[in-house]
Amino acid sequence: MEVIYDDDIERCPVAKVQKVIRGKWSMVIIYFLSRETLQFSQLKRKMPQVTEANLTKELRMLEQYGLVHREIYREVPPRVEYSLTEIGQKFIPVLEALEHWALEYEHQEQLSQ
Amino acid sequence: MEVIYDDDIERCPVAKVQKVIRGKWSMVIIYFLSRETLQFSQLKRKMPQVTEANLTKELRMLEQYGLVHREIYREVPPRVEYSLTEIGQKFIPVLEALEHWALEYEHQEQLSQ
DNA sequence: CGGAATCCTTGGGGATACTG
DNA sequence: CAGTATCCCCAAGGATTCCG
Repeated sequence: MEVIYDDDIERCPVAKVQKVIRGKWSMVIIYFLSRETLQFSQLKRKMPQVTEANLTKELRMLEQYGLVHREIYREVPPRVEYSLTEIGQKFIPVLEALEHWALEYEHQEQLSQ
Repeated sequence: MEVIYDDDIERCPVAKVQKVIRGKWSMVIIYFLSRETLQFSQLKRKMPQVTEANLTKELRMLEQYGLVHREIYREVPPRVEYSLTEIGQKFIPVLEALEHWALEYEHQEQLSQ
């Protein structure tokens, strides 16, 4: 099922990691987890427009891709904390660059309206 | 049709610009255009797995969002060149950060296999 | 060359209800 | 609290054909 890239696009690193961050809420989740470790319900509260089912899915994907760590505390009531892995933390500069660009983009959009 | 974000996610700039770069090939297109102005057919050749119809769609979206400039030369045969706008060029640091991360990510994946 | 128009498929993501 | 389990839908994206 893997696409066979030709020489040109194969040299594009962006193409390779795209699937990792293309989930609708992936980057937002990483953004929030970059600031603090969060429990499921805390994360959910920050993203009310995401259903629990989908939030779970996205977290599982990010976990599979190795960006997010899931720590289970077997207490009563049970507690699960999500945090960034090492490679997940290394993604923060990307988010910062994106944030910076977002501000410039927003500013320009306001000018053109 | 616009989602009403609550206070938390509203402060997340990532969420705001996500739609701009979520096209499957958006970032790859920006990547290639960051290196050189390209004609439609040149871009197509670099991305053989994208159909012409979809490449057109993505380019139109990026044009709408203001990242890509489309210059038409009325010659025979007609020629159309795609390049990055100013705000499009300002996106390059994001790509560079992503590239850098992609290399670290790739390296880690190799270790874990 | 650089598309437009059409049709079709898929899976990402939404809504709802239930559970250890 | 932290999820599962379903069901469902639509729009993103692919394939194909035609055009100035």
